[in-house]
Amino acid sequence: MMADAAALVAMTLDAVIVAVSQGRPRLLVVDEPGQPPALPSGPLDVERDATLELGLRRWVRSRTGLEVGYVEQLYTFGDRDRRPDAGPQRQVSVGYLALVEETEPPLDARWVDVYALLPWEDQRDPEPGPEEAAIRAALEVWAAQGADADVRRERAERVAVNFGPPWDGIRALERYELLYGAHLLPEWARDTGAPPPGIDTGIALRFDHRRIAATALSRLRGKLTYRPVVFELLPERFSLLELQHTVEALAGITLHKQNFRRLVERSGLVEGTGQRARSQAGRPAELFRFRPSVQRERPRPGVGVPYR
Amino acid sequence: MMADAAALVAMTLDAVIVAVSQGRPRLLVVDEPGQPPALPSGPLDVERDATLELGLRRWVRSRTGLEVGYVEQLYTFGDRDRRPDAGPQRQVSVGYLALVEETEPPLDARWVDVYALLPWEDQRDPEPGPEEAAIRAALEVWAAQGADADVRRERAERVAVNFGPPWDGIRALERYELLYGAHLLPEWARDTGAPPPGIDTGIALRFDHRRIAATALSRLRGKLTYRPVVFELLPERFSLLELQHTVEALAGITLHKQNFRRLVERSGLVEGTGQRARSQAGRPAELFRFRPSVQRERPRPGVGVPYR
DNA sequence: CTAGTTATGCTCACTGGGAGCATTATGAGC
DNA sequence: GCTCATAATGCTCCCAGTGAGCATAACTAG
Repeated sequence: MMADAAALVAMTLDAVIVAVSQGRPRLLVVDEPGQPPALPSGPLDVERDATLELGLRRWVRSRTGLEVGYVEQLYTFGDRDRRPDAGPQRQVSVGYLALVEETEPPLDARWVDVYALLPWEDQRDPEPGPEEAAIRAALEVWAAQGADADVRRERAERVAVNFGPPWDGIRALERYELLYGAHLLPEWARDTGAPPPGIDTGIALRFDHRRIAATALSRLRGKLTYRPVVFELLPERFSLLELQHTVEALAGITLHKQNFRRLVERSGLVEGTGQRARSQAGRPAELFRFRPSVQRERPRPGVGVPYR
Repeated sequence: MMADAAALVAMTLDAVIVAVSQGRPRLLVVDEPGQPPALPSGPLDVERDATLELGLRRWVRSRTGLEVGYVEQLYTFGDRDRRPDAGPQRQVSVGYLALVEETEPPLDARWVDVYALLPWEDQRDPEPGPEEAAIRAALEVWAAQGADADVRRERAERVAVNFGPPWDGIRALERYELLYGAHLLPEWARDTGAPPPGIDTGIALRFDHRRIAATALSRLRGKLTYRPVVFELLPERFSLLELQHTVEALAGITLHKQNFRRLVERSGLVEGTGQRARSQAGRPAELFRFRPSVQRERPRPGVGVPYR
């Protein structure tokens, strides 16, 4: 029996390129006339790219001019119906997460607020906005509409688990999938020909790209807690409040200022530079820098995000 | 500019199928005459398999007779040199982790102790065995042989971080990659034509399959701590000691018995059945079963493995 | 009945994190 | 210069989770 029968498929590398600016997480999208925005996507150059990651870096550089720092493979998407435009060839996409410091809007692309795509993921404001309230209400309706009692119970459970309390930021992907399965996203209508949902559920992307973005957010939120990835998104020197705001932007929740400071300082993640930020108002903050040697001391250094 | 130029590649689905029996984690390999053991691997059927995961389930079933329960995509491997036997076509593999309850040895395949592949990952015995001692010694030598002081320091750091203390079970993949990079694995010799390492570093698999196995172990150890995946590996009813031994087998460390019991019972992960195990020696243990509704109550239920 | 073995109950100390009060250092407006 | 608003920073108190170990209960083998 052959151990290595292989299928021929068409593969692209899709990138979720994330930056944080003005307290909001943003990701890069590209526009094509007459189409929803899409994640930047490029091919593997089978001849030149020794690895998938090098392929991604190459075309991101050539296309957007960005030299991405941190890169991490997310997931490989290969559902049959993910690219309805394609022929019989299976369209497989390897999704990547890349982190960059805020920059000029790059060539042929623009930054979009992550929470314009996934509005329910921003829980920094304790009162849910009208969009989120509508989504929660629609989920209740969906749960109550199950065919029989078992289905209704199971739906209600999924809603309760994923939309909390307690809020679990890492469940971003599961929330996206729940909304898709509840037919509350325009993607569902697009993929099935059903009528569009009556409520605003954020900006949809092309193909399954919003799902890939949700995957990236989940992964990034998880990683935040046990690896020092935030610093990829910050300038070399930063105040603790800037650090906190960046973490909060990604995590989608607010944190207790004094405790955050205590945690970060005690963890050895950062060291003071002695420099002060010029202050707008209030006492000027000390500027800190990341202390890479923390990896030697603590096996899993991350900023404390109390997800649970 | 095309947003969707795609490369044609040859894709397989490789499975790390894990079970735990007699206190040892095992994974399934297939043998081909004259070759090292390999992970079971199969093609996507582009016509029939609507998703990659369904494709994996289909060929695992048809080939081994196993109906796998829990399945999770691990990583996609696409390095140019990962399949030196291949022609110009890029050979891409999507690795999956699957968990099954212990079974008869399936068709055309056999169970292999995970720690026969990755002997340094079993830290349940506080004294390192002779193999592990040799590996650690060889790593020290490698670190000391760096070209200049910076390289030596960086190597020593990587060794210290990955081989602890404190021991971090989740770094299994990083340890594998460190050993590969230190030229201590026969795979390095095979891939580069260099002479084989002089020490025993466990059973190598074909291609990059041992790397995929290490990826699976890392992922599984991580998942253990925040999702109730252990129960996929256990019979419906089990004693708390069986549960503990299963966790220890996967985590590669030993746990404090009373505290483990307290943790598991308080977490709501299990419920007593009132039944008793027939005892070999000592007081008979109560049999417990997994309580799925724990997911409603706790957002991230897992058995406590103190990795840090 | 005794020794050996495992299950189970419980205590104690320590730590990390949640919450909030208090103090210090700055800019803006007068 | 004085006062107020605004941040940064320092510190305390409390509690839940957890590491470690002692003590007791319930079996089996002889």
